[in-house]
Amino acid sequence: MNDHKPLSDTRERILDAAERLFMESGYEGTSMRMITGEAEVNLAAVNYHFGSKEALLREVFRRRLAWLNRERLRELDDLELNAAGEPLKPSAILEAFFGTLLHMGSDESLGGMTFLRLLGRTLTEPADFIRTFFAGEYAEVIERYKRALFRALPEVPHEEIIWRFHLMLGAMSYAIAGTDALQVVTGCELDLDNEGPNAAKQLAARVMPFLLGGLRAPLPQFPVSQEQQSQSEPTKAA
Amino acid sequence: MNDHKPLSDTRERILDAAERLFMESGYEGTSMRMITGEAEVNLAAVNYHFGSKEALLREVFRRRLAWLNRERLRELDDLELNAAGEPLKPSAILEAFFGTLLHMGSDESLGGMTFLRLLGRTLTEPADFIRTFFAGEYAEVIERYKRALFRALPEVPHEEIIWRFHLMLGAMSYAIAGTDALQVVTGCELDLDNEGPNAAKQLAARVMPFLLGGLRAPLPQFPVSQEQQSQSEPTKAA
DNA sequence: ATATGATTTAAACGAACGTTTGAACTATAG
DNA sequence: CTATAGTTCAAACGTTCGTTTAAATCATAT
Repeated sequence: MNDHKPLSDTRERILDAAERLFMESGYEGTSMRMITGEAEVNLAAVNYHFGSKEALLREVFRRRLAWLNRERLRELDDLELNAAGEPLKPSAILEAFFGTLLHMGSDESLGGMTFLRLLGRTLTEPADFIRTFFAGEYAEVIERYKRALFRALPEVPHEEIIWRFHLMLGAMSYAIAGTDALQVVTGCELDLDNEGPNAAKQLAARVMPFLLGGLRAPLPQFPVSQEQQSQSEPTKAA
Repeated sequence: MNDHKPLSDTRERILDAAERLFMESGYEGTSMRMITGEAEVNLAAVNYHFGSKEALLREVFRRRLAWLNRERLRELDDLELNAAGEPLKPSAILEAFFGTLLHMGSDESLGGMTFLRLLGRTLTEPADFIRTFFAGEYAEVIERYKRALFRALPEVPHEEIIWRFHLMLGAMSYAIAGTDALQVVTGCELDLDNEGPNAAKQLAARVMPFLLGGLRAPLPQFPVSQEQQSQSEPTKAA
């Protein structure tokens, strides 16, 4: 039967077009006719190959997140293996988690900046099925990295670590997604020099110090949790 | 002629309903029929009172941002007056910029958490008219605060400050918008204790140290700009 | 060559969208 | 009371949406 097929490049054409358009106009703002038009395939092709628009979006992400999350787990495994039971340095954990992400921006075969920006923007999409999907895709990776951070920052309350993880994700998403979204707000010429592969490297150099600074910031003194800590450097990472 | 009218509470009902629904489902994901249904007004009322759906969204924001940006400018004026020409402390600048924002979350008459979350989510909406609108609304405030940060951190390249301003906005947006969006990703029970007024206070205590830590983080050593600086605390703010 | 399953195609489906219309209702002013 | 401007209302407008259908086309294997 069907064996040495070219894997019907119709599928890939649709996924590429959808990736770009979802990034540019969002899920609800992108119609099937826009997608099939850009992909130069028949309107019915999406439903034939993927079943529905929702399933198409899921596949757009699955094709990229499969690599991303596998790589994230692999790098964390490596770190923990080399640490021989010792807690990891926070900077190493962030490097593994966000470095893999930013690496995708440099590699066009992994989606490049287009996928990075799509990912950043989609995390705030309110549609239920999107949030449910992401929860499932991310569950294992988040759990592993959360635990690594708990061990790396033993004197920081778990709740505080989760919050800061959350905040780091937000900052990174904006840095990625907002290449032109918020620059209009900051009214500036900053922007990544070009869309090329070193755009992601610049991004990393810009963002990683910020994230580390936030993660290692003094804890809030606040009637919110049992322990509190007023020295200005609660952790020793990096 | 028309003078002592009750200002037709139809308008306010529509604005309130739209605020909540845009927050919950996004702009494209919210239909006029959902809005007029929730507001219990006739379908045509939106076009009658506001002209179009786009104009409605603009009015939803204008009604809140008018207060926010006026207050932000006022607080910055106060700070600069009291500083008598000296540069401000970065922490004071952030407190003025983000403190006013978070204050809205505590005050139901300013929109409360609903508007805060709407604002956080809408900054990533890709629709052109939305980005254009925000650019106009924010231009003056951003310009003033940018300049204050330049003066407060004289040894940090302007480009780097803009980037970190951007990153702080992103982190804050997520912290606000993601109350249930990303918690599903972090799979956690953190969340704000309640939707009440102290939710915003908790948020502030959580987020402000993170932002300050990020803003004051060591600069990246990187072939990107003329000066570079490898000491671990490039600024003295606090 | 022909049969078979996979894919593509043009056309249409009903539903929902934002918007418009013109009549009905309300309330103030002369 | 009548006139008038402001507001609400049910109904319909034309368009676009995601999806489905059934025939046409392509590719492979016997």
